[in-house]
Formats: sequence, structure tokens, C-alpha cells
Amino acid sequence: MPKETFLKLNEAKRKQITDAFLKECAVKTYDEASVSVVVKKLGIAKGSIYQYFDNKLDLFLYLIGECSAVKMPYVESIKREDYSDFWSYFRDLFLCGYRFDKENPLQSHFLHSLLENLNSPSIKHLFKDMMKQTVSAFEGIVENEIELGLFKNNMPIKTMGFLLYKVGVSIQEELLFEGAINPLKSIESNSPIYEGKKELLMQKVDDYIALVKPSFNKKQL
Amino acid sequence: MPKETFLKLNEAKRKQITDAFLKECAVKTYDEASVSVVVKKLGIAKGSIYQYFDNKLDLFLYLIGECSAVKMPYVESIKREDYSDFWSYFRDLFLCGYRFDKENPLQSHFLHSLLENLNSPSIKHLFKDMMKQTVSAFEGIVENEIELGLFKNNMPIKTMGFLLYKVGVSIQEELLFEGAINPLKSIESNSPIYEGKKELLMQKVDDYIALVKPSFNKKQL
DNA sequence: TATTATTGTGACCATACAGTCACAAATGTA
DNA sequence: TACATTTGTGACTGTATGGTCACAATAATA
Repeated sequence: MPKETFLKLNEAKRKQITDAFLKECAVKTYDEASVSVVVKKLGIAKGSIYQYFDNKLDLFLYLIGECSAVKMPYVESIKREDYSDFWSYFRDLFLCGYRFDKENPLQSHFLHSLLENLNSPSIKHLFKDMMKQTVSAFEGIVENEIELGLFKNNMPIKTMGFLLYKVGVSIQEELLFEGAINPLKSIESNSPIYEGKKELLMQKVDDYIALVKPSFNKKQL
Repeated sequence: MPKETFLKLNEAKRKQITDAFLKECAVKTYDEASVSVVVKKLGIAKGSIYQYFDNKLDLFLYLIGECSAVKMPYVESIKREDYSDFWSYFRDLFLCGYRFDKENPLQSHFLHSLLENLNSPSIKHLFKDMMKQTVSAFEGIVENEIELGLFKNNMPIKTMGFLLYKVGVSIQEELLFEGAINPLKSIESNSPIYEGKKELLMQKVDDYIALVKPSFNKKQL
């Protein structure tokens, strides 16, 4: 948690600092990201940062919290109950993500970059915990779909949850892998990751859904 | 490539050095792994290492090469042609991996640990290339299965290849995630990753195959 | 044995970083 | 204006690393 010194700062300066670190961390790993470098760019003293935050990790956690808070409303703007089919809900989640990305490029870039931090020496423990939560959320989703009679009930839930999680991640990863999106380039121009690539993204989502649906859905009799 | 000074070493010493670095790198990331530390453990001078290898990366690449060479025969001991069904071949590949692990624990540990290096700052470029090769190999597999009329031909091959690759990786990752295997512990006792866990591994493989098969296989008419 | 070639050594260099702290500047208060 | 409190500063510390190099020890050759 930031110290109150940081919270008492005027909004402009707070945003300036936050944004600078978001940008640094969106482009580099936690361990690569350098407080010294950002501070130089900002034109403020290094000591100041340590009057705002306990340490580098504290700062990083603050960034995660902020960006998550910004994204949350987008994700929560849709509810599973309003869909008869899981996959159309799943699909719309990506539309929400697209809107979030479009309206908050910097935060989107940062959250995307978190995936690259899974094995960062200094914070891998932390990320293991986060992943544990995410995966168990996916397990919950699977359980729910099974109760609804939509997903298969003859497969280990853990495996289904894990795979569903991996599918979600793979969509992003494959786009990256193919070079269809290029965060390092788009962040330079402060543009969203998926700028002008809505169709591309949703096509990939549809591909994955079509491919993966038969694995999860109960067979129709 | 190691310098010839290294190759001229007697086998015992060469193995001693290789093994020490394998162990270090199996437990830590490339960037975390420390030449200084290993050298201390070995009781030799740091300068010696730099008479054997150009630099740390050269050494690391040597380790990859050696371990791959050891694993290769295991993987190549079975051929797709000898199976009527892709998934039984896929399954047997894991049996081969199990044997390799059992007979070469250290090398197995090292190769497993490579997955944690995907985003290591100093070598991520290198790993992107390796992944590119792997994924395109999986695309080749998919293409072949399509030609055989076994896999669906109405899905993008790239996506199918990428997903198949992810499935393979996920098996290992989920076992790790669940704590079913514990490399950091088993390497301490020089025991294989899957010691006494053959059933566990193959059960997971079977689960994944059962789950994922409907996504890839052409529907029977 | 004397000379040369090869291998081994470890103090040392350059580098980079997170985090500190004595001090300075600015702001608030009376 | 005089004092107190909060905020800002940047040189400095401690720490760790990969890599070097002048030199020492050993092995090979004659």
C-alpha cells in the first residue's frame, strides 16, 4: 500500500508517477524494471519514491491494484445469467476486454505484460498465488456449467478448469506469437494493443471457441 | 560451443562440471543461476570456466544441446507410422519421457526447468525462436493428421497446432501446479521427477487426451 | 634437464540496482 | 515574521554479477 504521502499528492503528479511506472513495467519484467530509470525520466529524486512506497514491490502491487480496479467494471458489466450459452458469455468477455483496452491503453498494456512475469525471480511466489486464485475461479465456472447440465460431468473438474484457463491465455499468447499484436510497438504511440484489430481478436476468439467447445460441452443427445 | 580446452578435459571432470551447472540451472532461472556460485561449489577458479566457454550463454546452450541429445533417442524410439491413432502415439511419447526421466534425472530436471525460462530477460529472444520451431513442428503434426483424414480440416491449422502444443505443456504444468510433482525437492535427492508417479502422470495424460480429443478429431460419420 | 605450450588461478574491473539518510526546500501555522 | 511540519533531494552504501588478465602451475616436447 502506498504511504499517505503519495495519496496526499495532487492528482496530476500522482498520475504522472503512476503512468511512468506503468509504462516501464509494461515494457519490462518486474526485475528488469528500474526505479532509477523511471525516476530519471520523471525528473524527480529517487528518495521521493521511497517516501511514497515502502519498496519496489509495494509500488508494483499498487499498479496491479489500480489497473485491476479500472478493468473490473468492464468485466462485471456482463453477467453469466444473461446468457443461455457459456461460450457467448465467454466471447463477450473478450469484447469487454477490447473495450477496456481501447479506453485504457496504458492499464491494458500493463495487465497484459503481467503474463511475462510468471517466472520473474523476485515475484514468482506472488504470481503462483494469483494463478491459484484464477485457476480456482475457472474451476468454479466449470462446476457451475456442469450444474447447469451444459458441461461434461465425466471429466476431472480440475483439469477442465485448468484447460479453460489455458485457453483464455492462449488466445492472447497466440496473437502475440503470430505477431498479430505488438504491445512493445503500440505502447510507444500510446495506442491500444488491439487498435484496429477488433475483427482479428474476435476471429481468434471464435476459432478457439469452435475448436474447444466439443471438449467441454456435454454431447447433445 | 565449448572451446576445445573443455573437450580435451578428462571425462570425469567434464561430467563434474556439466552436472554442477545442470543442477544450478535446473533450480534457478538463467539469470539467477550464478557462475560464481557453481565455481565455488566445484572448488575451481572462475577463470577456468571462461577457458572452457565463451560466456555464460555459450555454457547454457551447451547444456541444452547435451540434454536434448540424451533425450532424443527416447523420443525417436517410437514412430507415428506404427500407430493407427494419433493419441496413442501422443500417449506413448509421455511414456518415453517418463523413461528418459527415470534414467537421466538430472537432464530431465534441466529440460523441465527450461519452461521457467520463457521470459528470462537475457534469453527470451532465444526462447521465442525455440518456441517458434516447436510450434511449427506441432503444426506439421496437425497437417499430417489432417492428411490422414483423422483431424478436422475446417479449423485454422495454426490454432490447432498452437493448442496442441499448449496441451502438451499443460500436462506438465498442471502436475506442477497441483503439487503432484515437486522438482525442487526431487532434485535434491537426485531422484527423477516422476519417481513412483508413473500412474499419476499417465492418468493426467489420459485425462487430457479424453478431454481434448473431440476438439481435434474429425467427427465419425 | 631445459624450453615451450597448455591449463589453472583469483584478485580485480565495470556495472547495475534497491534502498538509505542527512540535509534542503517548501508549505503550513501562529 | 518565526517556528514547526511535511515533502523533496541525490550522493552514498551494500551487494551481487559476468567477465578479464597478468601470473602461476602443470604438462608436453626436445
